[in-house]
Parts: sequence; C-alpha cells; structure tokens
Amino acid sequence: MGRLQSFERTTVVQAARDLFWDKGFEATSLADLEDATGLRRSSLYHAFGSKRGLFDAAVEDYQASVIRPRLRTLTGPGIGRASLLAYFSELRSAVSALPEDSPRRGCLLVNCAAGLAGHDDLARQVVEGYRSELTDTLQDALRAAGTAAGGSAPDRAPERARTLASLGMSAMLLARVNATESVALLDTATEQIRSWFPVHAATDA
Amino acid sequence: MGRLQSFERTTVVQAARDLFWDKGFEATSLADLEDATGLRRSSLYHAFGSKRGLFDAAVEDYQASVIRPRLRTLTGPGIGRASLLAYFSELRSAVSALPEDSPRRGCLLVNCAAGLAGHDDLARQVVEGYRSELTDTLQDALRAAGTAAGGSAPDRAPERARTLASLGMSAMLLARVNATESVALLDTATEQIRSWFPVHAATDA
DNA sequence: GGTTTTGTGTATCGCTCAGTACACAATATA
DNA sequence: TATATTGTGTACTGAGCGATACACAAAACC
Repeated sequence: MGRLQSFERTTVVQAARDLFWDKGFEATSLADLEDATGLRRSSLYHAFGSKRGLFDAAVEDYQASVIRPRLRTLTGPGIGRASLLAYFSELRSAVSALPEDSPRRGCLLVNCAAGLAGHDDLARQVVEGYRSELTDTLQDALRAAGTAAGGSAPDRAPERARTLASLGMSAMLLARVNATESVALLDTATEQIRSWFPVHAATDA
Repeated sequence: MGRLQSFERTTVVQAARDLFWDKGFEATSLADLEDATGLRRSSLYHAFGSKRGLFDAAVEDYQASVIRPRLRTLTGPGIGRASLLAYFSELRSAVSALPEDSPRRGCLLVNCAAGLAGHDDLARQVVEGYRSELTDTLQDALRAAGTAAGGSAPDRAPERARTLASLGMSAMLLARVNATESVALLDTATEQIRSWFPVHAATDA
C-alpha cells in the first residue's frame, strides 16, 4: 500500500508538545517545529493537516502522558489523605527537579488558559475539562480522607478542593516565573492537608 | 517649540492596554493598535518607540490604574479582617460584572506569567513584583487580623497569604475560561477568611 | 512673518509566517 | 517486475508582520 512513515508519530508529537509547552501555540513557528521534530513541513502537514492539528495532537498527548498519570494518584481504591499528600509531593518533585530553562516547566493547559482559551472555544473546553476533573478528583479524595477520619462536620470538601486546585494551578502558573515560590505553594497545599487531617486521625502511609 | 500632540497619551495607552489585556502581546498587531487607538503607526512609533515600548507603557498603566487601587484596600491604617473581605469582594464584583466577551476579563499580569514571562526577563520581573507585593500585603493584613483577634498561636500568616494569593491568581486565570468558577474561587477565599477569623472575635465592618 | 522644531500621513521596506504545488522516493500489491 | 499508492524534499506563494523613510502639517519661538 505504498511508502511507510519513516518516523514514529509519538516521538514527533512529544517533541512538538514540548515546544508548544515552552513557547505557546502562537510563538511556535513551523520552522521551530521542523527543527524540533526533524521532519519537513511537507511531512508534518501530511500527517497532521495544519499547525493547529499538530497542536491538538500535542495537547492530547499532554493529557494522556502528563495529566492523567498524575491524577491516577488521586483515584482508585484506598484514596484519601495519603493520596492527596502523594499528589502534591509528586508535583513538587516535578517542579523542583527541572532545570531553570527546561521547556517542561509549568503546565501546557494552564498556559492555554491564559492564552488561546481566551478566544478559542476548543481550547477553552479542554482547559475547563482539566479544571473540573482536577477539582472533582480532589474533592473525592478529600471526602474519602474526611470519612476515614470519622468526622461528621459540615462538608468542607468543595471549598477545600477549590483551595487545593488553586494552589496547584498557581504553582504551575509561577513555575517559570519563580520556581522557589512555586514549590512553596505546593508545600502550602501539603500543610493544609495535614492541618485538615491531623496524623492522629488517619494513617500517614 | 513645534507642533503639539493631538492625542492624550493616557487615553491611547489605555486603549492599547485593553487590547493587550484581551489578546496578549504577540497576538496584538500594529493594525489592531491603530484601530483601537485611532493613531497611525507613525505617531505610535514616535511616541513609544516600538510595539514593545507601547506594551511596557500599557503594563505600567495597568499597575497604576488597576492593581494599585485594588491593593490600596489592603493597606493603610485599620487593616485586618474587614479589609481582606473587602478586597475579595471587590475582585468578585469586577469578575462578575464584566460581560462574557469583555476585553478586561482576567488579569494582564497573570496572562503575562503564562506567556511572555516564560522567556522575557523584564516581564518576569514585573510579574514577580506583583506576586510578591500581593502576597506580602495579604500577609500583613492577615497578621493585623490575627492580632486583632488576640490569638498567640503559631504564625499561620505566610501559608494563609499564599493560599489567598493562589485563590486570587487562579480566579484571574479562570476568569475567561469559566467565570462562574472564577467567582466560586473568590467566594472560597471569603469563606476561608471568615473561618480563620470568626465574627465573634472581630468587628465585621 | 520667517524659522525651527515637532507631530502626523502615506507609502513601503525586508522579513517571517502558515500553507502548498509538485516532483521524486519508497514500498506494498498484483 | 510493473503498477499503484503513499511519504518526503525542494521550492515557492501570498499575506501579514513590525518597523521605517520621507514629505508635509502645525505650532512655538525669535
């Protein structure tokens, strides 16, 4: 059935993703993408149709290979206090491990929220999907941690989920502006969780 | 000493500011700026030197006419619980009052943080200055509210300031993605303040 | 009023952009 | 091996970009 692709799609998409992650959609040119992927634009257009098509593929890969693996910490059986702490600990490692000039700093979707999503409905939906999934997942974990502690106080899960989601998003927002403060925000999330669910009331896995 | 400027600098800068606010630096073209300001590019270049010069003037105006007036609520004599509540109430009004497609949604500096500031040192410094001033101011107000309540517990002001700053920044980030949720984050900040400083312990101005 | 100094309009610069036309390369099928 | 089908490289397009050259307009100063 004709000539075969000489590149692996995943590799190309991830190279493009890191570029978009670093510079944003508009500031990334096709010349940049050619350099990063090693492919000529004829191949890129043949495989993805347009710059935007490649960007959408990059966003999809970002969700699949960055977002979802991280959120998995917060789902599944046995979630609760320890999962919440693990989630922010992982995020903290990710921020503090990367060198100052790494393209992988911050969050592609948070950057979208401040850029493309302002005038692009598709981007807005993706960002909103991310926000709501993050908040809902945090809320579930908070509820699980709360019932494990045996409390029957008024349900503070919604506001706490919003608070944690805010700390996480702000940390991503600041990751390339002030990495130290970004880490401090994630530590603040950890302190909050500890204060809501003191050690004597739950296992600290 | 020659011909006089036929336009008011402030008016022009503010028109440009709203455009940058809405679309960001890169996505705003000189043609857009000509339309918005009513000036030809010869006049713009004569007065501001470059597109970036106009942008910097716009950022300065943004700080002077948007940021600082808002922060003033949190400074001066008699700050404390009521000032904190007032600050987030004002922010809430600003977000919920603006129509869905207003260019003035969100925060120019938050947008910068996710865009320009990633690779532009000047922009990074401006954003970082904003972040630290906001956090410090919130912290001062929190300390004032804390001592007014008479508590001598461990100083929770730093982490609380980070939490409130995060809620504020995230609300700005989401203002153009999901206005309802943006308001919910600001309401969460209000709830947090109320829970830290219950009514029976302070005046609720 | 003449001169100097400064602001504005017109027209255009060189460049980069995303996107494309088309020939050629490579391989699966027959 | 002949053919059909698909991938890749070269070279280019028209449009839009930020920036500028330069003539002209207008007002302050002597």
